[in-house]
Amino acid sequence: MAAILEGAAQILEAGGLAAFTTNAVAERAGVSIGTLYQYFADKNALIRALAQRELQVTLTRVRQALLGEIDPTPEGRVRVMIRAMITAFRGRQRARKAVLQALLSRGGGVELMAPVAAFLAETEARIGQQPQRVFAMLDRRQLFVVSRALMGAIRAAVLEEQPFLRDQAFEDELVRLVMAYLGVVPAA
Amino acid sequence: MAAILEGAAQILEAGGLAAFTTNAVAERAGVSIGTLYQYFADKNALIRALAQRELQVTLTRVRQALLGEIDPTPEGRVRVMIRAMITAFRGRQRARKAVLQALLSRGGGVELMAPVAAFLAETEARIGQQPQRVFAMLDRRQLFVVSRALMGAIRAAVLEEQPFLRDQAFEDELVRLVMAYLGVVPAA
Amino acid sequence: MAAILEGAAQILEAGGLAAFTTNAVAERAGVSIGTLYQYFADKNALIRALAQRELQVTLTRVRQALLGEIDPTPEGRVRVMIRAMITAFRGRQRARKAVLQALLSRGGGVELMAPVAAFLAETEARIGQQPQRVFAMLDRRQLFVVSRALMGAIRAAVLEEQPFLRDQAFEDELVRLVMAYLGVVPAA
Amino acid sequence: MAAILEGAAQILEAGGLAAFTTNAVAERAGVSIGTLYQYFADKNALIRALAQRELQVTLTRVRQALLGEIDPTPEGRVRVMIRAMITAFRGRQRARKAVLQALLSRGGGVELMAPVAAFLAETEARIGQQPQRVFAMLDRRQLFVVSRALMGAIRAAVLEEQPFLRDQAFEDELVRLVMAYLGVVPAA
DNA sequence: AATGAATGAGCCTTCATTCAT
DNA sequence: AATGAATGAAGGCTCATTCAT
Repeated sequence: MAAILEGAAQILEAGGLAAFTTNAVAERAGVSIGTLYQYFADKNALIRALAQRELQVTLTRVRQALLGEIDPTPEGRVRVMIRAMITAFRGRQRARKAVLQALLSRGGGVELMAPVAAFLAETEARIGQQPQRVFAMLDRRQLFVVSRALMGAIRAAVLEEQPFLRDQAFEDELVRLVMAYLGVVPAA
Repeated sequence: MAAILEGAAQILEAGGLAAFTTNAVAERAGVSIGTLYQYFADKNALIRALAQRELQVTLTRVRQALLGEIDPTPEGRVRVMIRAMITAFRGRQRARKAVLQALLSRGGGVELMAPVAAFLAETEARIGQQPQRVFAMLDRRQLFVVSRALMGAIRAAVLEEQPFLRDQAFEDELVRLVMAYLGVVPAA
Repeated sequence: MAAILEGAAQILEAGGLAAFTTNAVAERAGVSIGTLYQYFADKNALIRALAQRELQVTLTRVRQALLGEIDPTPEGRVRVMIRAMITAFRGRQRARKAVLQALLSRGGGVELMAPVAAFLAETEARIGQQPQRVFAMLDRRQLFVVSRALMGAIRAAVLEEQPFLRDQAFEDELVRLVMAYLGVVPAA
Repeated sequence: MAAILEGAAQILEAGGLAAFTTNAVAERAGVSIGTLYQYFADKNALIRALAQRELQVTLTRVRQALLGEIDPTPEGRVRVMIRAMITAFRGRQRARKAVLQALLSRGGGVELMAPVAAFLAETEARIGQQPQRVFAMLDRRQLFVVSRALMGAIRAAVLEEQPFLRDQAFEDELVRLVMAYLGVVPAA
């Protein structure tokens, strides 16, 4: 099962959504197509599992990025979070993009956003363990705006394959954006 | 031709990308498959034309939203732009989403963003006719960050079908986000 | 009508059998597809007419080649005939080849051979006007063998696009072949 | 795979090139269209395989015809070769003709001739094992002329469905043609 | 559990032909 | 006579899925 998912990710990374056929995945994974169907009810199940696995990887990476964080200032904590998000999107960008596309083209918009929301919540919670919860004063709508704005900028950079995705300056601007917003939000 | 595009939009609206086959479009449009191919070289050409048409509609709507605008303050102008963007995304959300998905699933990420950029440029230009150009002091990267952040938040609201997409408060937050960012950006 | 046939020949010459569609022919001829069907019942009729026209051209050319012939020896007359055949196949080889293929792929083998036979008969007759009829002593089967052998060699040179189709030496060998055969045939 | 090829040959035999569709072949072969494509990359691959198979049959038949040959005279050897060629063309003429047509209508003229050339080469080699190589003194052009002339005559007899294809006298004339030519060719 | 040959619905596309104007 | 937009049967091909071994 792990081999199949790995094969799926590789196919996606190498050839994009167009090359992502069940037969191709099975072959790459080194199993027969029959075996693939023993573990996944259909192609959709495979995609869902893949998305979940990618998310797992992402979260793990983010958690590690957050680990050992000590900068006590709000800006320091925001920066760590943003860096974690950017980092999470690096590597296997094509596979990640493809999973995203696959999910989208199947109308999985909502399902897609649920894990993202979970990720944001978890990040929030983790940060909240610190004395001052950076986003604590935001209401639902405001949290939605910052998080999606942030994700939107990173997502666009990934999708448009912008070279500055790796630049420090890009991270700086995102931090600036969030901090500025936090600075002007009235107490809820 | 208009009938075919309309049929295509309806199919997309009703069944998403999965239902979007050339045969289905032709049937919905009330023409034969042969006729469809007399006007569009292939399926991709149809999708591109559709995307362009949707964009035309969007731009027209935005232009109208901007028309008659007189609030001279920077915030006033930013608000008008944001309202135009939100307005542009209302109505036929599924078709719009589907076109977006179609383009995405074909790797048309860049092409997709080109019109968006054009839209932003046009908006910019229009606003720029005023004495003070609101975004004039931003460099490329910063412009990317604001515009994509904004689009990301709106896009997410559309895709997640958030009910507050129509609320004044949502618009307020977006305005606040942009204004806050503009307030802290150092002169380039 | 002449324009249509000319267009057809040009299409064939330029793009081979694959490009030979009624629409393409009509466009190249500068008439509408409807007009084409006013003159030709269907695509087959067009091909047949084309084959006939090509044959006409060929025969005309052969006739001109034979005109003014004075070499009285049998070999001289054989050479003239062979030269005429080779000449007939030169120029617009692709169109000629394509007509041939089209006819073949429609099972027009027999019809194809009828004009060829007519051509041979006519050549024979023309040569026969001279005092000594070169092929007079051959029976049906023998005439078949020489003529088809000759045609076969030339045809293969055309189809295989052999460069020596234009060489004098190639003509020499064909003459030699025929003369040798004539030399050993027993009186019928 | 054998069933598919057999089905293809039957379709060709029964309906010619026009009836030769992948769906028809699959149905005749008693397999699904999917299975056909599991064994042949596309329609062309099927045709090529068919041509090869037919050639195999032909060569086998020729080999058997040549087996046990002992006549040591040049004429005896030439006769054996010619008999083999004629024999090879008998049986399933329509299928053979259709494969030929199929190859031709795809512009496979050259490829078609390659196997024929191979056949001639093999025949040559086999005959060459005898003390005197009959065609050894011919140059490339001359070899081309004899072989294509011979093939041309036989081919025409097949295509025109001449009744004397089976006659001894026909064979005699071909032998006479070749021997006469060999008799007058100057030493290279 | 694993295999993989077989399946077949259905997709995209072409092109000969028609017919109202 | 000429036009050319419209037609739609039919073709090549893909790929998710099944099932006997």
